[in-house]
Amino acid sequence: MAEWCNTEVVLSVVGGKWKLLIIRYLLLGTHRFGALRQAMPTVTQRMLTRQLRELEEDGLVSRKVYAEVPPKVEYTLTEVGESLRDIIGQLDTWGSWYRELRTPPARDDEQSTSDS
Amino acid sequence: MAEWCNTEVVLSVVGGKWKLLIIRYLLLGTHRFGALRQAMPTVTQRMLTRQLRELEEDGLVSRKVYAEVPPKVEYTLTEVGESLRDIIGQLDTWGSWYRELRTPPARDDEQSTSDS
DNA sequence: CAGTATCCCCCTTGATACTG
DNA sequence: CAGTATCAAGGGGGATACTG
Repeated sequence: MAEWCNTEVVLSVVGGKWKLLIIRYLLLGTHRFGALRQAMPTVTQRMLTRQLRELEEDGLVSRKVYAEVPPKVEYTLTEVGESLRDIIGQLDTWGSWYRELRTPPARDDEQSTSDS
Repeated sequence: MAEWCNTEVVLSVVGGKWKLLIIRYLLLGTHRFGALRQAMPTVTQRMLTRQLRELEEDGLVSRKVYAEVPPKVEYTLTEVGESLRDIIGQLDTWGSWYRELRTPPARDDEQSTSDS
C-alpha cells in the first residue's frame, strides 16, 4: 500500500481480513482469546493469532497473559485502538447506507420476500 | 472479507491498492486517465484501468468517453464517491496523528537529523 | 486454553508488449 | 491516448496437525 499517504495508514493497520471484526468486538470490552474465536466462528486459530499479533505490533491492542494453567490471555484495546471508535462508527454508518443503496429496492407492487 | 459486516463494506469498496489515491485525486475534480497516471507515477496502466473499473462498478466513479481521436476519457466521482469525502478526511486526520505517534520522537537533547 | 509448525492455494499486483 | 492481452511473481489467507 502507499503508506506515504496518511489515508492509507489506516488501511495498513485495520486492513487485515479479520482486524475490523476484532476491533469491533474489543470495542465492547476486554476479551479472552477463546471469546474472540467464538465471536468469529469462521476464523482459524492461526489467523486469529496472527491478526492479533499484528494489531499488537501496531499498538492497537494489548495482550495480557496470566500465569495460570490452563493458560488465560486477555486482549484489550489500547487508547490508540480506542481512538478508532468514532471512525469505525462512521464506516459502519456509511457501510449500511451504501449497502441499502446498492441493494435492489423492493418495488411497491412486490410482496415481501421475508418468508423465503 | 466479511462483507456481512457494514464496516467491511467500506474496505471492500476502497480497499484496492490504488483506490484511495484515485478517490483522493478525484475529490479535487474531474480528471483524465493520463492525469491520474501522472498523479500516481508508480501505478501501471493495467492496474489503474482495473481499479477505475472496479470503482465504476461499485458506483463511486463515473467514466465519460469522448468520441475523439485521440481518445479522451474523463473520470469523475459520483455522489456516492463524493459521500466519502468526510470519512476520507477523518482517515487522513487519524493517519497523520497515528504516524506521528508511531514515529520515534526526537529527544530534546538530540540534534536535528535533517542532515543525515 | 492458547497457541506453533507445515504445507498449499489463489488472488492481487506487476512487467511487458500490443492496439483502435 | 487509453486502453487489452499475456505471463509471472508474492504474499495473504486457509487446512490440518501438534504442543506447553
